[in-house]
Amino acid sequence: MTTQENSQKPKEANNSENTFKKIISHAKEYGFVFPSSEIYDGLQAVYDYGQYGVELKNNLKNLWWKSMTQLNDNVVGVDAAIFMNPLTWKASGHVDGFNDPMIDNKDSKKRYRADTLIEDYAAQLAEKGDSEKAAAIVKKMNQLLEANDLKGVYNLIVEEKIKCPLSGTSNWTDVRQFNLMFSTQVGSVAEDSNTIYLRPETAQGIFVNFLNVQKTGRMKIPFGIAQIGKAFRNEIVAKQFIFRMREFEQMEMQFFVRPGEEMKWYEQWKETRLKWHQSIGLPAEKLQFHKHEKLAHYANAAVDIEFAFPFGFKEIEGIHSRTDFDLSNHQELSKKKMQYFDNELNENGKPYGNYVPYVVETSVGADRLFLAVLCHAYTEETVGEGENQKERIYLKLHPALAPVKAAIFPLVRKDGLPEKAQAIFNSLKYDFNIIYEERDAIGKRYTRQDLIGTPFCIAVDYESLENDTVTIRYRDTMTQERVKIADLRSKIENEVSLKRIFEKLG
RNA sequence: GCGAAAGUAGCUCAGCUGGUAGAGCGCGACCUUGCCAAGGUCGAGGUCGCGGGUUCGAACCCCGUCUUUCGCUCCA
Repeated sequence: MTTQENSQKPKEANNSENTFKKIISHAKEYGFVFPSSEIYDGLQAVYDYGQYGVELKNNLKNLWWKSMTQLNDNVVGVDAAIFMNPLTWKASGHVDGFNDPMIDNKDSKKRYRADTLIEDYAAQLAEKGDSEKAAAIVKKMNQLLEANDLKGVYNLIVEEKIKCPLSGTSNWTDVRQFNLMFSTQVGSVAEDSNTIYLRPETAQGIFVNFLNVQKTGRMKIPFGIAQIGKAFRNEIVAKQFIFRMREFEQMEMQFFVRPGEEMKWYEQWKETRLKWHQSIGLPAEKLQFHKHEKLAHYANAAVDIEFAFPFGFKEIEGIHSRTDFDLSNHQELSKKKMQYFDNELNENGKPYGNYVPYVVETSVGADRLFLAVLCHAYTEETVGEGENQKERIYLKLHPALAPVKAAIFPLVRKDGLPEKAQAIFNSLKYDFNIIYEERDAIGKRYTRQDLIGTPFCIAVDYESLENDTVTIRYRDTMTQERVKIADLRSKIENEVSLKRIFEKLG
């Protein structure tokens, strides 16, 4: 019956889509990711991490944090607040540039930014020689936008009979503002409240602390500031599970360099970061660079590291050369000097002196990285032959990332085996996140651990009572090895330590 | 926001032309067993996404709504 169903589907096209669906179900069924507030039907594009998901995510964050701050003696961390003085977002360009008036054409179902629609129209007029009128239109539009008069913008479009380039009609919806920043109020009384924003990126928390960190840490350029934290964007469409969420977590590092040397560091961080993703087990063929042709307002070079998700190659990390855009703007608006005095001598034997540093940013989406790791770890394979053949599903996670490092099972629930197993559990639980389980057949217990990616299962059998040995069963190969109980700790430690990963970065 | 599809037990799904809910797996307890989702007994769990309408009667028909997935649009 199932084969019939399968053969009816155009399987090539649906294959990866089905895989993705299976991964999403798996994530929910085994305690990795749940829809937020699910008992109330959830909330669009908001998700919670469950008991195993939070362990995996914490392991990823911890690994990233240590890779940045511990392996680089010139990178330190901060943890800035989500709320920031609203002027921050003025300086960063988010208040103006993150705030788009949109309009839809009802016939073509196409959505446009109202301002670009008008500007394009004006450009056409100018081409036809009516540059005077074109300038007037643009001027009027800017006045209306300045006054936040959306109705006026709509009227302008209607008066000028601007048509949709696709459908050729003027059947427009109202002009609506899509503010991509979430706002809220500070102050308990509405009248004296001030609008503040949930940060749309964590980077600004680093920039505003540039001087604090540089001075108190006596940091010398080049140096970096790392941060892990939540950011919020009111995306028009959020989708693809935890890939694009309105609330998400970033792992960012801003690296401050001497102006003119930014491309050197940009290239270096590109390579370092690609290597990092490979070191945690993402294969080279599933990773690629994607260079931005259209650059953001702050950048002079930008590249994404993309991962081959079931729904295609998509960004998991961005590396941007942000120039001195942010620091200079903060300097201008705050009237505080965002400068660094560089004592090192240049080729003329003179100190480089005062300057606003340039910035190279590496910014990982923690949730996207989590999803990439989960997608890659999800493994379906057929084991056994003939009648014993069956499908097996497990998460092939790097042991250092696995939520649970080991599970301890007594082979049977009698004859003193549980007591022996519990003693082992108690001796290891301070060092590793481990599980003890005695219920159900041992095969079922192995399978349950496979499903959450536990790399090692330790079985206590009758031989254990005689000679203090146990078997370790390896998740990926399902093979077993007999080891001394006394050697367990060092054996597990050796496999699950972050060191295994750091060595690859060496 | 637009278009398409879907929503029945924890999961996967069945449920005829409307007659008021089922299976498998899973879950819990106990017995038997003991190395890869074992067997037995008992048990918990669903106002069929939600709200209206049609009808003597709605999981099923109609309308609305919410959520999810896919495709557009958007992603500084």
